[in-house]
Amino acid sequence: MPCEEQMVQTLKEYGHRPTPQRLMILSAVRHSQDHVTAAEVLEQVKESYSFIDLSTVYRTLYMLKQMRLVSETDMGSGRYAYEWLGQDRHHHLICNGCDRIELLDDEFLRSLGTSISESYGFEADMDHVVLFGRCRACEGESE
Amino acid sequence: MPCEEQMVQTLKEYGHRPTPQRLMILSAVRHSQDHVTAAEVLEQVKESYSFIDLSTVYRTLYMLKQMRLVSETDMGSGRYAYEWLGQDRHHHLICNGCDRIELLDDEFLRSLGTSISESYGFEADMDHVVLFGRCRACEGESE
DNA sequence: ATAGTTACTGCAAGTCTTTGCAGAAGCTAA
DNA sequence: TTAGCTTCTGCAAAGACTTGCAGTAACTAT
Repeated sequence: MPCEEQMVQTLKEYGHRPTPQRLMILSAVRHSQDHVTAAEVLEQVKESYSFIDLSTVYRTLYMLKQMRLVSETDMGSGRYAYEWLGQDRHHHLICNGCDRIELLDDEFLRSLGTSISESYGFEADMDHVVLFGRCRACEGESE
Repeated sequence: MPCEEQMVQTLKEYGHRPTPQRLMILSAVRHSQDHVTAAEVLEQVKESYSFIDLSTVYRTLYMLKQMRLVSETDMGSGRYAYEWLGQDRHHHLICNGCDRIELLDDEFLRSLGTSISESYGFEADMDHVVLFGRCRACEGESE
């Protein structure tokens, strides 16, 4: 499987050992369509290896986040949403009034990142950003 | 005390009851110079009323956040930082390499907010934003 | 292959924050 | 003032994530 081979390679490049647990966790996140929680990753990995522990899942997700292979995002649900970072970068606007989630184009954050880089020499990681606020509809109805 | 009177008024306007607990918590956050944690607020309130419970602190801080009187920010320490929202708006850049915290001028986020408002009709709350990334020094040294 | 070194895992316990509930406190209108 | 309604509080327990530790698995060099 070339996909797994490549992952083994990537882990090694970063000085991390490609253990079976890590490869299973990695695969679970990578092949999910949407955001997943740590508990969901655990469940999926347990199907092939029931001995896996939640702390291993969290530790691996943390590692993948440091490598910027996955994003870890607080979407206000009380648990983190993890997502594989492919080519595309997308972000979210979440309305505090109606809880609706809108997509925010990466262009907005790229230009913020550029401004900050120019002014501060700081390279901000904005792989998966969530902004809370009020959508047009909810903004209109309240007072 | 006119400061407290005003707070009682503000709470009532929002339909919240101005209980002693709330006023003490409010005062503790308001008169702190810097960010405070929930545990710190608890300690301070306990000096005058030792019966107060942490859950009341959290519930009140949540309420104040909804009213946009305080900000609740994840600065990567494992516990939330709370801060009174006065006139000024300031933000932070936190380096993942050296953990240094830099100030980010509100101008950058105001202009992002304006763009988003124009394009999406979404009013993002960006009262106290933290961006993680790498400062110039750390960006230079790593490969 | 094998021994030695280092990193990783599962387990258990810990921290921080949230939630359900019953009793207490604040408000409203008589 | 008081009765009745509603909201709020403290307590206890739960939920989400993190951390310390001892044993295990992966790598390195022989």
